[in-house]
Formats: sequence, structure tokens, C-alpha cells
Amino acid sequence: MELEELNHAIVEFYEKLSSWEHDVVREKGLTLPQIHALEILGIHESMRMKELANWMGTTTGTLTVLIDRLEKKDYVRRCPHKTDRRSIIIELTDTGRQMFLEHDKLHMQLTETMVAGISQEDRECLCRCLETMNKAF
Amino acid sequence: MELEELNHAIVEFYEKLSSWEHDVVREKGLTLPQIHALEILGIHESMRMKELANWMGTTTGTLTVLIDRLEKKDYVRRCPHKTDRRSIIIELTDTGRQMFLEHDKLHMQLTETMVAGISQEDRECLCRCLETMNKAF
DNA sequence: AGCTTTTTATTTGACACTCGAATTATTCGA
DNA sequence: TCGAATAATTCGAGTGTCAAATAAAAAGCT
Repeated sequence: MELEELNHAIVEFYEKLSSWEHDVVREKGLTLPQIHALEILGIHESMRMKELANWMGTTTGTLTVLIDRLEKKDYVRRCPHKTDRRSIIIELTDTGRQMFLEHDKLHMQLTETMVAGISQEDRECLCRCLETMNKAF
Repeated sequence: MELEELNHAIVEFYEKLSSWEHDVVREKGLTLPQIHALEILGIHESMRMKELANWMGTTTGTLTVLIDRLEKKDYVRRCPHKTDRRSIIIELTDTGRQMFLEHDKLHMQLTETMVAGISQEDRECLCRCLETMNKAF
């Protein structure tokens, strides 16, 4: 019975986060998949198309045109792979890194706002729970 | 400092949930926005186009074609509004309700899996935290 | 009542994302 | 060396997204 309440809270949390992200990103003239790519590149540094597609849960076909657009906006750069001439390395430009950092800061601010009314003790519990759940996927 | 860990856990949780939803929905031949509409209608019963668009965070223009497709698949039905002839009421068909219930069950199963390694006490704390955070948006 | 404004849904056009399949280039393995 | 596997691109079809224009009806005002 209690599980239903938890399930409901999780679904609601997910939907509100999704809606927040959507609004925040639109203000910068980006789409959700585009900022997602910048986030992954910002956290994990440069990587190949195939790797990035795996992280994003999409195909390289989809990614090719997405990267085309990010490249046109000067957020990312295509570089040849050192040893494998089939592969291409995608890396953030300075502009791209700046956009990533800005977005990351907004995430931090949202987190701060969300946990404002939660005690230090409960925050630690929350963090533990989330990390446990993340491992369950 | 600790906030960063929490922020990271939240972002990771969001991304994994998103990816899970995407995969689960595709197996049923639906898209994320489509199942989202069914979820809202399943939880809140029938509502007008405008209301549903607000819940989904989209425009009625987008919704019109989305509902067209769901209607073609016999998941929802357009009904005239009792008193306002401008409005249209969208309601789930029996098939649509069944799809909603199936999906809801999957959500419950995922929740069960995720919290499997979490004590009853911590689950309650988690639930409280999520509800507090949901109010912060 | 009559008139204007607002609300509701639909349509349209432009663009983005998504997938699967076909293509090309390169690397790997037998 | 030659066939199989891999990496990225391209293409076509379907879907989602928004803003703007349209049409119909309701609400508000004088």
C-alpha cells in the first residue's frame, strides 16, 4: 500500500523534472536531446559518435544530424580519431563548455531549491536511496 | 560539497528513469508523449483538450494530432462537452484503460525493484523527501 | 440586445527527433 | 588476402514541437 505512494511520488518527481528541463532548455534555443549531448560530453569529456549514441540511448543515424546542428552552433567539434580512421571524436568547443557549465549551475540551483526544506540528516538518507536505486537499473 | 553528490544522483536518476520509460513504451508501439497522455487521463479521468495540454506542458496544436493518432489506435475517444460546445472531452476507451493499467503495473514493478535494498525506515524518508521536493517546483 | 474580447480546438508550415535500412569506408579475424 | 564486423553517414517515413492563422462558441461589456 505504501509502495503506491512512493511510486506516485517518483512518477510525479520525474514529470516535474522533465517539464523543468524542457522549459530551461528552450530559453537557450536548445532542445532536450541537444542539451543531453552537451551534458554527457561535459561530464565524460570527448568520445566517439557510437559511444555518445549509446550514452544517449539513440542511434548513430539520429546522432549524426544532431551533431551537425550542434556543430553549426559552434558547441561541438568533430575531430579525427587517432588510431581508428572510421571513428570520429566529438568534443565540446569553449562555447559548448560554457553552455554546459551554465546548465549545470541551473541544475545545482534547482537541487538547492528542492532540498531547502529538508534536514541534513534526511538529505543524506535521500542521497543514499537515490544511489541505491540508480544501481537497480 | 555534499549538494553536488545529491545533484549528481538526481540527474542520474532522471536519466535512467527516462531511458527505462523510453524502452518500455517502444515495446508497446507507443511514444513517450502518447503514453504520457494515457497516464494523465488514467489518473485524472476524462478532461478537455486544453486541460490535457496544460498537464502535458504542450500546446493544443500539438495535442490535436497526438489525440488523432491515439483515437486511430482506439485508446481514446472524443466526446462533446456537456455545456461548452467549443470544448471536447477526451476519455480513455476500454483498450486505453487497459494499456494504462498495464503501464502503471510496470511502474509499480520498477519501483519495487528499485527499493528492494532499502529499509522500511529509509523508504519512508525517501517518500517524504520526494513529496517535499515535488512541492518546490 | 448587440458588440467586442476571450477561449477552445483545428489546421498549417517549418523544423527537430526517431528509427530502420542502405551505403561507404575502415578495421578485424580466419 | 578475403569475408565479416564496425563506424559514420544518408535516406525515407513517421512523430513531436511550436507559432501563427482560422473558425466557432462563450463571456463580458455597454
